[in-house]
Amino acid sequence: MSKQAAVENSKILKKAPTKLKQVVTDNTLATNVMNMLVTAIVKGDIAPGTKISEPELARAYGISRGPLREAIRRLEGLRLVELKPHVGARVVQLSVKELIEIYRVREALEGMAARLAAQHMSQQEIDDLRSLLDNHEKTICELDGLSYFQKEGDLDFHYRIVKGSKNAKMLELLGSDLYHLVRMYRYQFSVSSSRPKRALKEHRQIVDAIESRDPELAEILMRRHISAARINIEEKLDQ
Amino acid sequence: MSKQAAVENSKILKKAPTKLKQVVTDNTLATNVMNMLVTAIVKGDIAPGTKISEPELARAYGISRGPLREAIRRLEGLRLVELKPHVGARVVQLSVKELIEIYRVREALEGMAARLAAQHMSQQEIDDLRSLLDNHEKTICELDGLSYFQKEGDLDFHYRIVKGSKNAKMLELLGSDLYHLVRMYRYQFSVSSSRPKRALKEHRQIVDAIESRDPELAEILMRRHISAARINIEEKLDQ
DNA sequence: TGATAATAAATTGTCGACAATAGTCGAAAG
DNA sequence: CTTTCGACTATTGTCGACAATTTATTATCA
Repeated sequence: MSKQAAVENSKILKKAPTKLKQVVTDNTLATNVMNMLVTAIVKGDIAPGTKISEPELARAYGISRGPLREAIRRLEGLRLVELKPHVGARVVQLSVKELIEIYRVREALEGMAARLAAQHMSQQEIDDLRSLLDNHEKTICELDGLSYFQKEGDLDFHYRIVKGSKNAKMLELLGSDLYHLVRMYRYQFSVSSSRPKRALKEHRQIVDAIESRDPELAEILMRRHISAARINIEEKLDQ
Repeated sequence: MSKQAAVENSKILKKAPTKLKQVVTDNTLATNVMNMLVTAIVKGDIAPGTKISEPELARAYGISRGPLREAIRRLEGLRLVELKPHVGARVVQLSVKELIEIYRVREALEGMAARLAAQHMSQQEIDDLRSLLDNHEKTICELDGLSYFQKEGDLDFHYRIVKGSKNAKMLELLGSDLYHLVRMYRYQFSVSSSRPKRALKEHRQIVDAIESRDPELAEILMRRHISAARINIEEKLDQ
């Protein structure tokens, strides 16, 4: 039986998985399959709550269970799956409560990030940030609304601030732990931040504070910005 | 060759590893060995920077490389080892710079935790917290100084606040990502917080703010407390 | 018919062996 | 004597098979 034939109908994946050998992104099977699983989970190709069957996924990707299990253990570290001994892995299913918890964490962490960014961000980075926001504005006008903006653009803005803090630990925590979950949630509920123009304005204010090298203000504005988003979610999904 | 004989001289571990079958803590080998490795790394039984040889550790613990590799992948998630493909795992070696980064993160995160604790902590939890601090005070008087307090007691206090925030995500990030590293650092440099009485006083102030249900103040005090610790480190190890 | 217990099937956990890569040592050339 | 190339060794990466445990199915009994 050829590898080709092995990659067939899977009940876990909604789309056929990319053939692994073709993906020249990296070197080790476990890493590659992990990256593919991250994308699949975040985009919802593997539905939240799905039980991950090792034999099935191994067949689907055409690899053995060894590397697959290692990949799953790393997904656990990213909080994308939950592992029960002798039972198996399950894709996390975010509740509104958990999402709000994440926003509290973001409020604290990114507030600090904005503070540090006001101290450490280079002028070049600030300029790039401004042009990013200009692009956002165009996109908003063109689509007359809300589509693209929050999907990736919004997180892109936040990611750059965190990067600008020059605090590697913070980038680590937000980039590889929280943002995946936020993205996942957005795909899951196809969330419309509903206030793109308002958000854009707040983004500009934050950049202004950073450029003025005003750490205090930058932190306050960022916290307010994320807090508003949280409240927006709380109201919309009232729980 | 018996299992007994297999557990022999290891160049990685400074102490002989506990025999794995005896440890009735859990059910799966990978989990058990992971927990043992966490302890070994945090306490310095495996020195920072040490290369982790899979064959050697597998022999030392008397298990095969499969579960061991899974354990290592999870240690990577805890940021206790760094993994290079086709080369292997290495125990992290904290620099002062990284430690200070961690303290910035703690300042943000635990500040928020204190804020939330002021809202959500039960009176019972607050009372327990007070008696914990009373114990700390006794210990400080007895030892007339600094030994026990900062080793575990200090983190215990902070851990309870985070728990009191009732924010699971925050507990996750601090408990399983950052506190291990903080502990590791303390063992590594046998850090003496040098100001145990002062720290105790600050702890009491924080509890007061929480009991007064004053989130704003609780956050400010906690941030100041951690910030002071950071500055203390910066001065002592000037970098 | 419904609940419970025994049995069967499937999945996870573990192992040892082989393949692929990296690091090491030594020999040959400059 | 130093440097470079090549073979060798050791370690990591991957695989398939077996053992242990859970889950599903079936049979039995009230």
